[in-house]
Amino acid sequence: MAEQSLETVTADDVAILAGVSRWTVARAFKKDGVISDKARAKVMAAATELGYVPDLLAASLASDRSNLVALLVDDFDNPHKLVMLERLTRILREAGYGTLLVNMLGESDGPEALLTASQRRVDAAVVIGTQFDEGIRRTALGAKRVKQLIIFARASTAPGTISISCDDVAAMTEITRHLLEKGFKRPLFLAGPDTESTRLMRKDTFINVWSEEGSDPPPSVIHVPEYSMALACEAVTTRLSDLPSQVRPDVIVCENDVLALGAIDALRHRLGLSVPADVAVTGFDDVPLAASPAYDLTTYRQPVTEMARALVRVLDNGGRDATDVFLSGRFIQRGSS
Amino acid sequence: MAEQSLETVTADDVAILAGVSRWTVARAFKKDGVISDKARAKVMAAATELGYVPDLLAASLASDRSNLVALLVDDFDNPHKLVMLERLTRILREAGYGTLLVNMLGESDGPEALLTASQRRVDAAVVIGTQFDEGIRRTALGAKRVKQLIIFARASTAPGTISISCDDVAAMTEITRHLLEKGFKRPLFLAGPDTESTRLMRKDTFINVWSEEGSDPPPSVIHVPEYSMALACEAVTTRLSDLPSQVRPDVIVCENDVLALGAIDALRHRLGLSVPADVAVTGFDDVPLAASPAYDLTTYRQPVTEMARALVRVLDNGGRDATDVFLSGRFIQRGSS
DNA sequence: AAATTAGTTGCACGCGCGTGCATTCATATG
DNA sequence: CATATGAATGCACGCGCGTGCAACTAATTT
Repeated sequence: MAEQSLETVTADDVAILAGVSRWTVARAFKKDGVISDKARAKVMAAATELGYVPDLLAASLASDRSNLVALLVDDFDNPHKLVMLERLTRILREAGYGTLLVNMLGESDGPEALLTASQRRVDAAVVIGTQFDEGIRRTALGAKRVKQLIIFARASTAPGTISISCDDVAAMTEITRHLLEKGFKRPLFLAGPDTESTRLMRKDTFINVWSEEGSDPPPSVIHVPEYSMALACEAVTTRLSDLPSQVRPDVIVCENDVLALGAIDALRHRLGLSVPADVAVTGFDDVPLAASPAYDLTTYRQPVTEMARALVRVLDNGGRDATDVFLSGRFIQRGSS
Repeated sequence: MAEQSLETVTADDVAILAGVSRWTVARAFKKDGVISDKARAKVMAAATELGYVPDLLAASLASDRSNLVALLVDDFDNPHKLVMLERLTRILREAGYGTLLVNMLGESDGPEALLTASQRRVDAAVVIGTQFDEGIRRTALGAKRVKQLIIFARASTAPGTISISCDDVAAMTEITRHLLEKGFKRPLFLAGPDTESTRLMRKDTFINVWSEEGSDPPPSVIHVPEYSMALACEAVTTRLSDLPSQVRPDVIVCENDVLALGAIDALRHRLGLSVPADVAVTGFDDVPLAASPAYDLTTYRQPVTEMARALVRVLDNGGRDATDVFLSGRFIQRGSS
């Protein structure tokens, strides 16, 4: 592989060296391109010698696909985002897609962020595990260059979108039954923001299953305005302090791991209680920290890999006849319950 | 703003509606374009009506800038990566750059990942806080489409690259002096992989400062093969178990927070020791978890925002006369030391 | 052996916009 | 009022590749 000049190498250069036309070069680089083995070999040899790599930018301009996906993220405080980003970037890259990471800065930045992405002709915009904003949907439908709007790790029935998520109902049912079996009596559900759009079914499922299959009083619920460990810690501290142990919850069921970790911190470090002896805790997501000896959190692992694969299928289909996807994960019992 | 057909709106459409030429439209969208206020107003009105947004893809093809930056990440286990991603995506986006997130899958995937990025004509490839691979550098210099290779959050003297990082020497000096003042006697330094390339100066600095300004025996050091809480936990457990308290380290100085959190877990949950009473711990990075009551970790906050801004400056300069950047962060004393 | 067919290859045109220069217009000067 | 000056605007050409069809070659059929 000879060192080339700093001129960019185009398909034309390869074509000349290989003694074929430029279009034959393009075919050689298409997986299912119709081309003879001989020609492909010649092209590949020439390409290697020149260090040629197809320019995806020019390809995107010429065709109506960019093989680029925008990942829209608005909450970088949740370590589970990192898990999803790892999985998505890996699996999308393996499938030939590039990933544009877009930070949805503030509250109402969704539409703006989406426009940013659309300027690069992304094949799809994927909103990752976030409260779904109606403004985003309208912008997406308005902007012609956003071909698909996909909600990842969040169920959504918004028209014009496809959601790929964990089956929250099945998952939370499993958690609830586990707690009922263990004999807990006074659960407290710790939830995130109480919004209308794209809600998680976790809270409702817990309440339903507990009420139907469980005993006595209906579960009580507290909401925190953000999925933050600090806020969860504070909320739990406030709620439980000065509460006589007879009426104190014996288990805190959390909408996700971040809340659960905050709850555990509150119990141990603010209230001087022990987990799970005094109060048990369960989470949702299975963030890496949940497995650490410090927290040892019972949780439910979202099937992130399978969800990413499902996303690839939707993308490969170009959005034709795509339907919402629900996948089951795995209940992970650890020491916190 | 009337609903348009699904045809893509181009600058031509806007030009016709505004009664100007296509190039005037382009000028209106350039911040410093020479254009009369009147024309710009007309263009903007027409653009708004049609819902026109410039196509950055076509712009990239036509010019030699894409305003796209590749972020190469290989270790998604460190929560500090999430902090850096948040800051980088935000600040780069504010400065008009898009960010392509590329997962460097395995060991020797660097060059391949870089090629992937180069196919999209990125203005720069930014390697984020990772062991710097020589293969990446050679590929970058070989691939003409990668105009700049930037090492972020890691010092590097590799030729042809620019590094933007925290001033590790100043930072670790500050940590060390703090520990000396506090009167610690038997430090243990917990480090990550012991490689040659792009190393952190933290370990060497600690050893130097401690040896010069401190007393008695030189600090001992252990390396773990990866920056992982679990491995750190294991390593510390192995090292300290069955060690009589007279010779036990009184402080564990860690190369970063991930190691420090693992060390704390080991001390508390494996060895039954208390932090900081029995053994103190310090970290580096100031990941969000370091502030939680569970860990309350003394650490050093990297100036991530300033580093991101420095990156923007380098990018805006197109790499001309750019030199390595070192920035100071802030020592954060908490309860673990 | 001529005609048919499948397998390959070549090519005109366009994707949407930037660059650099030529041209036109508005304003200031003598 | 004519000219000089700078500000605004218009335009030919190209960026690198994909699409869809036409042309060509080799293998198959009757």
